[in-house]
Amino acid sequence: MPSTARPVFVRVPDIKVLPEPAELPEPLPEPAVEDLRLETVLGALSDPLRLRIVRKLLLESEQFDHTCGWFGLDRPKSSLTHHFKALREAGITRQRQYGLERRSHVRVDDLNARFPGLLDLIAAWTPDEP
Amino acid sequence: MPSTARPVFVRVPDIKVLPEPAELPEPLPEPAVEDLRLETVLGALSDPLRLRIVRKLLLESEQFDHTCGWFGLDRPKSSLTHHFKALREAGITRQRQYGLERRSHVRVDDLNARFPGLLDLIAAWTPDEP
DNA sequence: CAAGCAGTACGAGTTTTCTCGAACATAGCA
DNA sequence: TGCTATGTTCGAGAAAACTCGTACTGCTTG
Repeated sequence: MPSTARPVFVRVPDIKVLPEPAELPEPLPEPAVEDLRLETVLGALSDPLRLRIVRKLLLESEQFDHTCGWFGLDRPKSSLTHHFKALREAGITRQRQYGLERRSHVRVDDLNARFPGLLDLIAAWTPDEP
Repeated sequence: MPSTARPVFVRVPDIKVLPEPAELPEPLPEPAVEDLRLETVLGALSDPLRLRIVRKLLLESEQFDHTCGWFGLDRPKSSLTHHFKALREAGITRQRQYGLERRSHVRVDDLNARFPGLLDLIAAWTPDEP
């Protein structure tokens, strides 16, 4: 039975219509799948902060990219830029520029293809101080 | 039909009787299984030389530990000491002192217990220059 | 006992990485 | 027009890692 109350219109902040897949912004420069190197990937993952980032992306990224700020990391912005860049250049994440924001997601398929099991290890990891 | 020739006794070099399991030398200091940290392990594996060492141990170590020299690595001895120590302190290898020799093997069970799948990644890895 | 061998420990130089402030760029909004 | 929010680049200082020469230890063997 439908409600008879007058509808209330609420201003919803922050809803952005993301572009269709066809018109996604180009990814920032990144290594091709076949150029992924295990030693480089492992090196990028040997930093606890970056492990945190990747794990959070794996576990909580509901179907889309996330901005740098979404992670709630208590570090200066330039430090975050540094780490996100390290992840991208190692081939672990893909970054796209949406206007001002630069959003990241894990290259799940690529990593699973080249290093099967690796992402499971990261997902299972728990930081020292959660 | 047995040979009637006089038996020749040959000096066989380098046959050493290794101690019984019960009297294995104590392992050098290493982290306990429960103290293994993924970020540390990955850091130790982010060096191609060390990746090579671990992979060779995994693929070719027929049932026992190996000395530093067995790997045929073209580096000064002090460099090798450095890398073997890094592997041991990260918890990837166990080292035992047999007289003058210090032999290493991978802590397969420990690593599989804590980081299942990791060793497979290493075994599947191929270096840039094989 | 001297020589040779397997390997360590220390220390210095070099390179890499981390960390972060400062200055800048751009979009949205009042 | 100017403020705020997102995020970048540059550069410098600090910390860590790598590399390797030198000197040393402790067995074994002639």
